[in-house]
Amino acid sequence: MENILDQLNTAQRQAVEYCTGPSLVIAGAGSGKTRVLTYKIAYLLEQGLPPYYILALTFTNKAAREMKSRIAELVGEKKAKKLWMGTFHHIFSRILRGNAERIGYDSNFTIFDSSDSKNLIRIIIKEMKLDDKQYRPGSIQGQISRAKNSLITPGMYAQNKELIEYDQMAKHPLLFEIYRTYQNRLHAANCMDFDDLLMQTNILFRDNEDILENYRNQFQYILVDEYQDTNFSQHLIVKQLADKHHRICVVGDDAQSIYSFRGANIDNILKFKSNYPEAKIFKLEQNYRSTQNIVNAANSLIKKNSEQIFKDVYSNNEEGDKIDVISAFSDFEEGLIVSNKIARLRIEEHASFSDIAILYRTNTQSRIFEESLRKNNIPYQIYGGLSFYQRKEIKDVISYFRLIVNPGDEEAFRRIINYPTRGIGDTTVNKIGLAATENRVSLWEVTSNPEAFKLNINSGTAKKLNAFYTMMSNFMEQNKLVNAYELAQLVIKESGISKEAYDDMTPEGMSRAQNIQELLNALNEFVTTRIETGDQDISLIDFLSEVSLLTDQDTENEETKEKVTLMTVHSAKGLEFEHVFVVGMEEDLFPSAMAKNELRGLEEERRLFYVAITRAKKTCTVSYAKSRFKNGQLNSCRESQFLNDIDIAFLNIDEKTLSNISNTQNTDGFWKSMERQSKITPAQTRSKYSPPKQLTNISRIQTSNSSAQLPDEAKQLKEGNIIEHERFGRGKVISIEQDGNNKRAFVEFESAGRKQLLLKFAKFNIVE
DNA sequence: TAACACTTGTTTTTT
DNA sequence: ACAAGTGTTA
Repeated sequence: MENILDQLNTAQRQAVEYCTGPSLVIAGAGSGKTRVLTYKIAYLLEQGLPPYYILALTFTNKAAREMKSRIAELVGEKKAKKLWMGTFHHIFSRILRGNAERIGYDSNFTIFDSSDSKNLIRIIIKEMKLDDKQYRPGSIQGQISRAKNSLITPGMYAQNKELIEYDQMAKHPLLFEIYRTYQNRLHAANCMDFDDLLMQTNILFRDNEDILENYRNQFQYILVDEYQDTNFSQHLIVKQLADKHHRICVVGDDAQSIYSFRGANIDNILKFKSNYPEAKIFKLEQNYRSTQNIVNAANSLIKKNSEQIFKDVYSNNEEGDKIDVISAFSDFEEGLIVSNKIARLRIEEHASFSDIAILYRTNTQSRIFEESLRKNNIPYQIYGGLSFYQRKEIKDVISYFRLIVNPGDEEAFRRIINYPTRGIGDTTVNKIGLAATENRVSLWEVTSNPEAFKLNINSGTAKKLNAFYTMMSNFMEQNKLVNAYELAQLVIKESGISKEAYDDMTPEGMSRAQNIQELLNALNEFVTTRIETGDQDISLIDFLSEVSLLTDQDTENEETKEKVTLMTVHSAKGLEFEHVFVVGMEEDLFPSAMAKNELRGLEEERRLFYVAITRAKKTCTVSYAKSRFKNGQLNSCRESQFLNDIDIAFLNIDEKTLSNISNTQNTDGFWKSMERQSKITPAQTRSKYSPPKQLTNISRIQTSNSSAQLPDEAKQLKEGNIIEHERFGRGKVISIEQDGNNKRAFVEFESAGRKQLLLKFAKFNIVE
């Protein structure tokens, strides 16, 4: 332990060693925040505090996982495993499941993701016969979410004059009614949305002093990462748990608070001291990540914000290059310039592609860089877009699981009642829905006994409905007997999903089939690893409660080697790269047009830019385009005001690029040829076929060489080929056999041993 | 009821 | 430019 503390600087060490009271660690970008957290936990363990007395809360599963493995390195796997460490949602869903009946839920409640919520809200708006132009499901959902995160229950909402007045002004006076109905429906269905996991925890603690007391006693020390991003609901949970012993350490950086749109309240960190007057404040100000120029540039930018905790972030690293500012004629040219510069970095600086990141404000901007990188044969990976569990086919299968576990789950029911199509259409579902509302029972209960609810359906429909009921009942019975993997196989087969999915020979269909296969693999892995570690929780509910809280942020980066990273600035928080490109620095894009109305919004955008710049270790390049396609239309743009916020002393404005472009009088021809090219290449890249994603990487990585995984590639496979498989790695093809309609390859893998691959589905590249 | 064409909105970020 | 939602037709 002595030598562990020796690895810290004075400020870090002080923050680690102070454990007797509340502390706030203000951690500047790149100042070793995670290091302090992990060492502090290791230190607590070394001091003799048992791991299950420690509660450590993070925002992403990834952060929790990484911290856990680092702690395991310091104190051993056994102790690390017993820590209560995870995301807010994860930890408190676990606590809720254990105490659900105390707040009127069943412990097998299922979790709505945001699209489930939105669907339900849409249905309610329709049922109330409201105009969905005035009551836009998306914005209603946002407001309900904000209310929940502020711990305003439907009852409180209806009583709150200010909110009601606001809603009247905003021309949706019945929002409180929608909120009430929504919450009733969720409850009746025994479902919780993301916000419920926090709000219901607060309700649980509020109404059950004994439970709160229990956890207060258990969690002897509480740590919270990214405290600047907590909302009121999270803040209150933490505060209540720490209220007695005050042994709490929160870590964060007010300058990196970028989630207010989700209810995060920067005041939580700014006012920590008033909650705990005796709190000690530690400031980590030495940046170990970036060059002096980058740190200084970022400092000069963030100084333009009004409210912040004073800190003096500095770097003792080399001075480094100034930040390059590049102006491009069009978004297309911006892509070209950036990928050319990346190619040069590789050749001249011997940079690895994996050391390079392109960061943008919105996900849509990724496309143009995909094209230009592809043209330059630069491998890349995109984080963003649809996550594995959001894919339609996966959500459909998961919905079966959800309904089996929790027959009340309305969304799950609606998704699968006619999937695969079994002749039960909207008309019938609406009738069921009506009967359910009238009789205050679930859709499932109506289905179980249509006559009892006087369902007006013909005998054919009744028969189909009964077949569905019988099938699902059988699954529910089996669920008591077999593990998650076995049940999933049964479900896929009996429901007709496998027939539907595997018979579809279109590329899209095959991609779907493979995704379903990946889900099965994941289930298999889930069950086997749990059995190996002696964990008996291997039924469907255990799997569900784990995957419902996974997000695309939780990607395990096994495949990061030699690929340029493309992601939004938001998802880049906490990461670092040698070379960073911040692109699309244009007014109304970054800062976003929506955020500009309020000062708070603009300042948050500025912090977002601050986060972007401070990801860079060695070089940072910012670029903007003078014109850009937006919603299919060409718009002209001007450079972001944020560029003027950075002290010019730290910038290197690329005169050559500027003059080149302004001197190009024949830009028309230049432009048109660009446009033509941009229309040819994407045709292939934008086909509806999306390559199946690998579940083990939790999915949302799209790789540039994915087109090589089309079946055509598989057809060329010969005996003796060396292939690179996404899961099994490198291996040699021993033989290829025709098996009915399918071709199989037997492959000897270097590390994974001998496997047979179904060529129709296998994901690999031929190496030689 | 299902498949298809048409219309509409969406675009800030995501646990 | 695209996807999702809606309406029309068979």
